[in-house]
Amino acid sequence: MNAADDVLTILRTRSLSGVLEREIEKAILAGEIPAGKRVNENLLATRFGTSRGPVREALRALEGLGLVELIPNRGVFIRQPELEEAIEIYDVRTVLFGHAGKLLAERATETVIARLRDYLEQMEAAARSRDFDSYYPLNLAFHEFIIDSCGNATLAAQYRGLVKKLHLFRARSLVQGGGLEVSNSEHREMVDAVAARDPERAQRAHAEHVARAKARLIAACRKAAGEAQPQPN
Amino acid sequence: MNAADDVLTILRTRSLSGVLEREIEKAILAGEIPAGKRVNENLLATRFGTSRGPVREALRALEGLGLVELIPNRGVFIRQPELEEAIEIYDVRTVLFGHAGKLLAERATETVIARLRDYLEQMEAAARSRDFDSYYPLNLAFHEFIIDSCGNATLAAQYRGLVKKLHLFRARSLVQGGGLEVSNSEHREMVDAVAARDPERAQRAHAEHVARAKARLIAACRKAAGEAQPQPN
DNA sequence: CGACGAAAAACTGTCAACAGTTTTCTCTTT
DNA sequence: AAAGAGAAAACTGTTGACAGTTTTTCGTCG
Repeated sequence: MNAADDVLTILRTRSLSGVLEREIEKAILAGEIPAGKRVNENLLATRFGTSRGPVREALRALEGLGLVELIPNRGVFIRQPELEEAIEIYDVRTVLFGHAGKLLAERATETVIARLRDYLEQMEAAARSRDFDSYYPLNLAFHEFIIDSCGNATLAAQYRGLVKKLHLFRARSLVQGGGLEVSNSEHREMVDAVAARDPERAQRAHAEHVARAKARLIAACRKAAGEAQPQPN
Repeated sequence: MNAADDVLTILRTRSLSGVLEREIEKAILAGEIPAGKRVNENLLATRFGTSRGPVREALRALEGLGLVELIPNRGVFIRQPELEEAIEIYDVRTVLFGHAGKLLAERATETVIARLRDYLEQMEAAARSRDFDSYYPLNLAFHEFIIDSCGNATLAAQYRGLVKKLHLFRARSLVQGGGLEVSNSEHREMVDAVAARDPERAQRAHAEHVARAKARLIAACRKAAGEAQPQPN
């Protein structure tokens, strides 16, 4: 991410359908449009004060990103992953995040490591005072920072796409609060491994952090389903 | 990939812009449209006998897939990765393919392993007789089969997307012929590791197979550039 | 002969309208 | 009262046209 990319981003956002793409994506991820339901083009067009053309274009872009699904003559539907797909996504995320950790341990500058430690301290402070409202965004920013600092923009883009898709999983809320202290001890191990310049250890720490989130999700789903349907993996 | 997915694919292809998306993607990957150049909407529309609307929608879908780039008021440009990005893509591919190998070793049925061995034999036969024309598609099918058989459709989709992007790299041709026997000995190790049900070994074998392709690409680029610009990694 | 600038052509962005399909509603029949 | 057929409404798919921007062309000046 350099200055040229920023300019490009601004320019892309200038075009009407570009703005629509972002706005509709935001609306979808915020859950404004009922998941799994059809997206009404006319409604969106009138809502944003445009014609249906740009709306359709934005929706096709979102289709390419994998957030919606197109069924001919029926319309655009918001994708809603089943548990099986959520597990798949978590598995890929695990691998990518693990690799990000490895890269970080190999390449991170001292400045980056200092910022990681800074995030860690803030999160620990928030966890101690049970301040979930400030912990959550911190946690998010921490993970974003790791992905952005690993030095592989392609990996970062792929990872972000996966996280977005995971937002569409119906039972996502089940895994939201996954224990502040538990999560933070994992964070500490991640940062320590990076600071120790140990790629293997960093990879393991980062991967296991996501893998445990996956495990929590599966456990929560099983519990919610009343142990009705045993899940593999 | 099951029957339901096939039906969906057929349905998607039925819509005009869906067909256009595939056709335009094919044209781009085949290099019909000069890489890096602007894509002319009118030209494509007349070529396919439609209006510009569906063409624009198809292009926006391809934008979401990361094959083209949209610059407002200037048009759609075919993305052309620099060496740096190609390396990034190879790195992610390495990780994903490695994981596919690991999954395969854990889950592959005997039928799958038998087919892997079958591919291997055919490729070895083609390599012995220096029959490159039949080796290349076999090699492609072999990799596709691995990705499809690992049991993670999300991983498969991501991997395929990366391969497509790599097709846009200008110097891709440099790495095309990477030594038939070398490549095949790597293939043998991959299959053996899977057949031995050794996930760690399979992961290593699969990852290294892609990593070596990356190394060949970098070496070829350096050579082509006359050792002018030393590349990291 | 090259560079600059204005006019013209080409192209993209957006819209409104029409055709065809799907969905909903209503009325009839059992 | 429930089920089914037919009509009406709603919605998607596609088109052609117009407005605004960019690119090219062409003529002029240094």
